[in-house]
Amino acid sequence: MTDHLSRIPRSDAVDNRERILEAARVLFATEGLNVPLREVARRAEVGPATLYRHFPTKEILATEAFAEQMRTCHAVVDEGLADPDPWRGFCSVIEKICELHSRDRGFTAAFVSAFPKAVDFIADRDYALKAIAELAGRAKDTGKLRPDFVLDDLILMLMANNGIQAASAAAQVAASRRFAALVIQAFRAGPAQAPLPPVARLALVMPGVTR
Amino acid sequence: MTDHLSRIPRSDAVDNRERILEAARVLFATEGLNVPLREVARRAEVGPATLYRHFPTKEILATEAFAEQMRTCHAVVDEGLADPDPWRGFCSVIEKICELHSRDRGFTAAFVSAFPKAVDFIADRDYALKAIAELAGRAKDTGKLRPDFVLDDLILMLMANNGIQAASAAAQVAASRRFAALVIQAFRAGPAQAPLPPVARLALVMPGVTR
DNA sequence: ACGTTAACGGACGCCCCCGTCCGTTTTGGC
DNA sequence: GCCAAAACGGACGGGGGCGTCCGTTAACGT
Repeated sequence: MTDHLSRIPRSDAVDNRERILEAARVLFATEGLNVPLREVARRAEVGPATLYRHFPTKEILATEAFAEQMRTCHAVVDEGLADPDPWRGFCSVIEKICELHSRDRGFTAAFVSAFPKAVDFIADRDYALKAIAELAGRAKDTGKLRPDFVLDDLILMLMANNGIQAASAAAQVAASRRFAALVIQAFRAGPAQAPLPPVARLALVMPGVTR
Repeated sequence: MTDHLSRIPRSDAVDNRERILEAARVLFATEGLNVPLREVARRAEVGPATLYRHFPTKEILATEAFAEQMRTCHAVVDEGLADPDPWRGFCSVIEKICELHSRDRGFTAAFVSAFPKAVDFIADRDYALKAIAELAGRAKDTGKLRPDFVLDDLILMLMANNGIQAASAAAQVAASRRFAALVIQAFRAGPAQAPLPPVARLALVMPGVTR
């Protein structure tokens, strides 16, 4: 029996792989997750078969393409956790996450979607969410974050932020910035605020990715 | 020259027309504006040609199908305007509009979209928006609505509300309700609130309707 | 340099949606 | 009841995305 260990990949293969990922990053960010995979292949100057060989499903491609964004996400929440003022850290996380997501239309879709297979992607996401929950807990203790805040409210805001459509990339970021400021206002604890309606079960669905 | 006045339509024609509209209402509400027109035709038990004969474009079909929702919209804002307490009226408008839009996925898309041809639809929408602006002005005067509120913030909120995805129709409404409560919190005037980032030019684009 | 073999990509068949044509059916006036 | 006109709907051709096959190309070891 021959050696079945992972062989070193050929140079053109890794080259194509990287070009595909780069193309996917750009297109997912600007057009969203619904871009035809062939368009990604075209931009990468690669045949369709090559793309499918490297990334059998759009899900796999997306998770790999968004790995960097996910790292940024982690950095943002870590930064927030490191802030001595939890509320300020919480606010900065919301602002930065909103901006991050507004710059990358596809990433939000991926972030709030239920990838059945992408185990590590989901793990990463859940780790970030856990960290935010921890930060939120501390912020509540300072009395600046409203006590009835729930982690699902953050998901709600991310989904909502994703619904915003602006005329240009710059306008998109600007709109998200204003939205984030409003959201922070909504989350701030205030005197005599009415109780919030109950939390609803949000649906993490992936748009246009059947396979 | 023969009489070119509008002739009375045939009975089966008006019947089909109504069934198509009903089917469109249901499908647009549950699936959004992207449902294939053939599916509408199927549900209406009508051939594709019949649908196209009555409603040459999806835009026309949508505007006619949403006429009722638009009337509800008007009723809601009128009700809000009638409230002696402008802020309370403003809040009720937000709550009801959010619920209305959460129940009808397609209507929001139509509402925040740029139909180039649907003159009266746009006129209706703008009338409702004007009325809300009027209401907002009064609410500002009472000091309960933050002075830097802009009408675009409402559009922003509608778009955002449209981004929310829940597990079921009921959950969708529940999520929107909570969202609306948070939004109201964000709009409420408070002591020493930070100035909002500038307004961005929002894009009213119709998803998946090229013709 | 050369042969092996991994990797490539053009091309194919499939399915779904679109908008229209035209032969057939139904309606309503006489 | 009859007939012209209005309305219907099955069927067609076009276009686009999808996933795969297979003949060709080019990288790497010797």
